[in-house]
Amino acid sequence: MLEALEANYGYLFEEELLQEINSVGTCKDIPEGYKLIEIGDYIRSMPLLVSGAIKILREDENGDELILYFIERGDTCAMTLSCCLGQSKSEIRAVAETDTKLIMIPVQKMEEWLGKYKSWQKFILQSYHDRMSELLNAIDTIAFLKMDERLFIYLKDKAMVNHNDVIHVTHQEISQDLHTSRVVISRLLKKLAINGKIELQRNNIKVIDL
Amino acid sequence: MLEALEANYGYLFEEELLQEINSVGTCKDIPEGYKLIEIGDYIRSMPLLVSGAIKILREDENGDELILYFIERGDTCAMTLSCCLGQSKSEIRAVAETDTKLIMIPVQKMEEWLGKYKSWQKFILQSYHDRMSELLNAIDTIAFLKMDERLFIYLKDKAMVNHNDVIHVTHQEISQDLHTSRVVISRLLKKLAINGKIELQRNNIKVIDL
DNA sequence: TATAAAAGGTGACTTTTGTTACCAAATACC
DNA sequence: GGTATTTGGTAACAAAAGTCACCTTTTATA
Repeated sequence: MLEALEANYGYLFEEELLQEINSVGTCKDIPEGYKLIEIGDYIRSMPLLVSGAIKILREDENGDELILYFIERGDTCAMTLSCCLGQSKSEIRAVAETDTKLIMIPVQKMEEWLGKYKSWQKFILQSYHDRMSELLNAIDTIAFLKMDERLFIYLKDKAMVNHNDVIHVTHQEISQDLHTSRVVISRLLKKLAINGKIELQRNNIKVIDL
Repeated sequence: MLEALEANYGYLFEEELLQEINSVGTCKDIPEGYKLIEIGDYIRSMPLLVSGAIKILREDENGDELILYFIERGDTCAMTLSCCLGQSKSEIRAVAETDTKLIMIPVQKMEEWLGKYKSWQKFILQSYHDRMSELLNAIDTIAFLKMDERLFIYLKDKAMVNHNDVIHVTHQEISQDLHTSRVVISRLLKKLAINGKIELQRNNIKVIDL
């Protein structure tokens, strides 16, 4: 685990903290599609991403979903942070977008380190800042853009976190992430294809304009 | 200032911290409508709300606005926090919704206290948590609700922070906050009035259903 | 292989929201 | 008092998004 830690977090944390993380953290390999956090869950440990990507979703009372953003390596989930420290329930769902490696830190340790390591404190605050920015970005997208633009941004983001310009996804899945209907997505995808921004195949979409 | 501090933050902070805030903080009286923070501003001090309310807005490249939430007494602005600590530019605009009393804390102090006072650290983290929840709430409203519901929630929120069920606002102003057009708002307000949820007068709206 | 399920293409229609234009009433200001 | 500005009411239309229905093609599975 230590190598993964050094590679992803070495530039952030001092040796002593890295050692501590190494001794109390537990490595986890998560398969694509695995639901890491459900809305309403109490969180008992905090994930540090080593590789892969996680999709963060919001849901309303009717069960309608909406993607908020993706988390990548070197990130942590500030929502989780928030829930750990506030001892409140999760307000979001987290699903592995790809196969993912995590290091899980117990809540008590992460609180302890806040007083002990300046670099940890800085990391936590930076994570809050980053996640706040992501949320604002999500708001911009939802509030100011039309569905065709949102769709294209979604496809580009998905291509990015998957390190692949061919995305394996169905129209149905997209419509759920963007909180619209399958018919609307099929319609807009066709328009994007006609404009040469994407290429469509069954279960796959190739993003051209990157 | 000390009385205001004790009344609003006494239950949160120990005596020593209250004294420190008292000695380095500066009181500010802000008139309704005053722009506290503009997008792109660098933030050099952090506000603690003593009374009144502040409206937090997002803006896109075209200058179109969107209200995110209101901040009330006992709160601070986690966005500001975020900008202070990260030394980054403000991503939001803050406008006094009512006449407002603030205590401004210099950035250096608030960083210093993070290491020195556990209660301060807790307060800062709690503020992040609260603001994150507010942002999620804003996302729910924008993404899952129709404009008529958003409008009614907006009116109720505004009545709440103004401690008055009669809101002094024009249709034009509402349409800016909700990022739509004046005609749409007039149309929906009329429907709400017909359904007995509000009463309309020129420049004033009375919220009935609270 | 037969059948069912999943994926998605498409027309027709509705609802919601946005836009333009024009009007009248209230208010501000000279 | 007279004029300009602000406020907002409303019709008519356009665009975006949502819904329904029905179809074909591909894939999974009994």
